[in-house]
Amino acid sequence: MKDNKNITSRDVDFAKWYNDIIREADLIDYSSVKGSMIIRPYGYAIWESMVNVLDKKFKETGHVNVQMPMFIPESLLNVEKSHVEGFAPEVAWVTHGGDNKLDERMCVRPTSEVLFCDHYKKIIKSYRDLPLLYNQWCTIVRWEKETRPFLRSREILWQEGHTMHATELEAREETLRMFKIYENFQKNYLAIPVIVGKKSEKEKFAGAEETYTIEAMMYNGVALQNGTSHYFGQKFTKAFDIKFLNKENKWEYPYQTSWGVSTRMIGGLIMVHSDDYGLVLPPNIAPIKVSIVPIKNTEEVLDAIKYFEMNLKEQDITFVTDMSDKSPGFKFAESEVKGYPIRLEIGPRDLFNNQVTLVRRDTREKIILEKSDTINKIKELLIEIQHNLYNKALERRNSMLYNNVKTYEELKDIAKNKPGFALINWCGSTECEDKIKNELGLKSRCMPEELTDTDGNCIVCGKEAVTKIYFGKQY
RNA sequence: CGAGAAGUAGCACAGUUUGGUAGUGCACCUGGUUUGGGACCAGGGGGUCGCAGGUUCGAAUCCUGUCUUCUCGACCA
Repeated sequence: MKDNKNITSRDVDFAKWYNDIIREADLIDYSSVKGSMIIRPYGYAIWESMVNVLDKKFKETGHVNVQMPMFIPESLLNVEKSHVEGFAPEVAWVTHGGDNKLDERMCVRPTSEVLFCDHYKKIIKSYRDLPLLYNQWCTIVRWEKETRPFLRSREILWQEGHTMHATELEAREETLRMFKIYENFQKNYLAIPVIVGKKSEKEKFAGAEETYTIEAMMYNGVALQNGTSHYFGQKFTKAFDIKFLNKENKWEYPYQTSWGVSTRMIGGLIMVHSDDYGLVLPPNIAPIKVSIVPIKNTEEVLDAIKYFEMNLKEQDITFVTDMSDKSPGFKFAESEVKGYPIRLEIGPRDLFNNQVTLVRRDTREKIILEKSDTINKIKELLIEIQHNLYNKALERRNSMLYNNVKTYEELKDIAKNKPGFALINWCGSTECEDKIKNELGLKSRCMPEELTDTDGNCIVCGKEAVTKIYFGKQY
C-alpha cells in the first residue's frame, strides 16, 4: 500500500504536509482576505465537537455565555496602559461609517477585556454581585503579518472567559481552575500531552499579572501555545474604577481573570497525530467515529449496513456510510484522509462467513471479527485508539524533551540540531531571555510549577538561578 | 514588514525564454461494465490565464502597480 499520492510526506516537507492535510481533508478554504480562512463543514464540525465539550465544562463550573460588541472605541482601549501597548500594533481600525468619518475611531476587538470591564463597571455594585463568571464564543481580529491556517490567522474563532471576584484567592483559584480544564481537555479529548506552567514576564499577556500557558509540542518539535489563563489582580479594575461594597460597607476593587482557547487547537491536533495518509482524529473529539464502506452493493451487504447503522445509532456512536459508486479502494483512502477513527468494511466474502473487517485509523491494522462482536469491539477500540494516540504522542514528545541541559553550549547544540524543548536554569532576567532568543532563535515556553527547584546557576549569565524554564521554537 | 518563490478549470501542473484562437492528468456530469486498497470504456461540461493599468494590429506571455499563497526571518500570545 502506497502513501496518499496527494499528500507530501511529513518527513520530507512538514510545512507542505500540513497544508496538504488541510486541503485533502476539506477543513478550510482560503478567502480573498489574507489570514481570514473559511472553515468548511468538516473543519467546523471538529470545532463544534470541541465547543460542545468545553461549553459544558464551563457551565458545570458556573459560567454563563454572553455576547459583547465587536468594536472598541479608541478611548476605551486606552484605559489600561500595558494592555493597549501590547495590542495597539496589531488592531484593525474602523474609521468610517458609510462615507462619514467617525469622530472617534474604533478597533475591532483583539480580545475583550476592556469591553467586559466597561460593562462590569455598570453592573457590579455589591459583594453580592460577585463572582461574575462570563464567557463568550466569538471571533476576534489581530492584524498578524504572517498567517497560517489555524495556527495564526487575522480573524480568530475562539472563546474568552472573563470573571470578577471579591478576593485575590478566589480569582487565583479561578485562573487555575480554568487552566486545569484546558489541560485535561487537551489530554483527555485531543490526546495531546502538554507542558503547563507560567509565562515569563516578557511573554505574558499584555496587562496580566500572571499568565499560565498550555504548551503542546508538534511532531516536528516546534511549540504551539494552545491555550492561556490569566490572573489580572486589580490592574484593570483600578484602571476602570470598578468597585463593590463589601460586607463591612467599604469600597473594594474586585480581582479579575480571563482565559481562552481557539481554533488553533485544530492545528495542534493535526500536527500531533496526523500522518502521510491524512488526518488522524482522536475518537473523543472526532465528529464521526466510524465510516462504513460497502464493498459491493448486494442485498446482503445492504442488510448488514442497515443492521450496523441501527446498532451504532443505538449506542450513540456517530458514523457515515459511503454509498457512492466509487471503488472500495477510493473509499478506504478517503476515510483515511478524513481521519475517521474506525472503518467498517462490509463485503460479500466476509458476510458469507458471518464476519466483517474493521480497520483502525491509528495503526491501519485490519481486524476480522464475527458480525455479532462488532459493536462491542468498536466501543473497545474507540477507547484504545484514544489511549494509543496519547501514548504515541507522549513518547514522541518525551524523546524531544531535554530536561538536563547544563550549559549554554548544550542549549546551542539543541537549538541548532535537535528540535524540541530544553529545560534550563534561569536567573529570571529578560536580558538572558533576549540573549537566547537573539542568538539561538528560541523563545521561553513556560516555567513548570513542579520543576521550579533549580540545581545550579543561570546557564546564560552564571548568576544564581531562580527557576527552571523551557525554551523552544514556536509557531 | 524584509528576502525568496509562486498564482493558468475543484486539485496538481505545462505553455511565458522567442506575443498570434487555452492545454495535460486527476476530479466533475451522462450511459454502460465493474467493485476486498485511489476501476475501465465511450461521450460531455467547465478557464475574461489572481486583479487593475500600460505597450502592441494582437498579451497567459512584455512593463508597472496591487492582492493572495508558500518558505525563511522580523513582528506577534
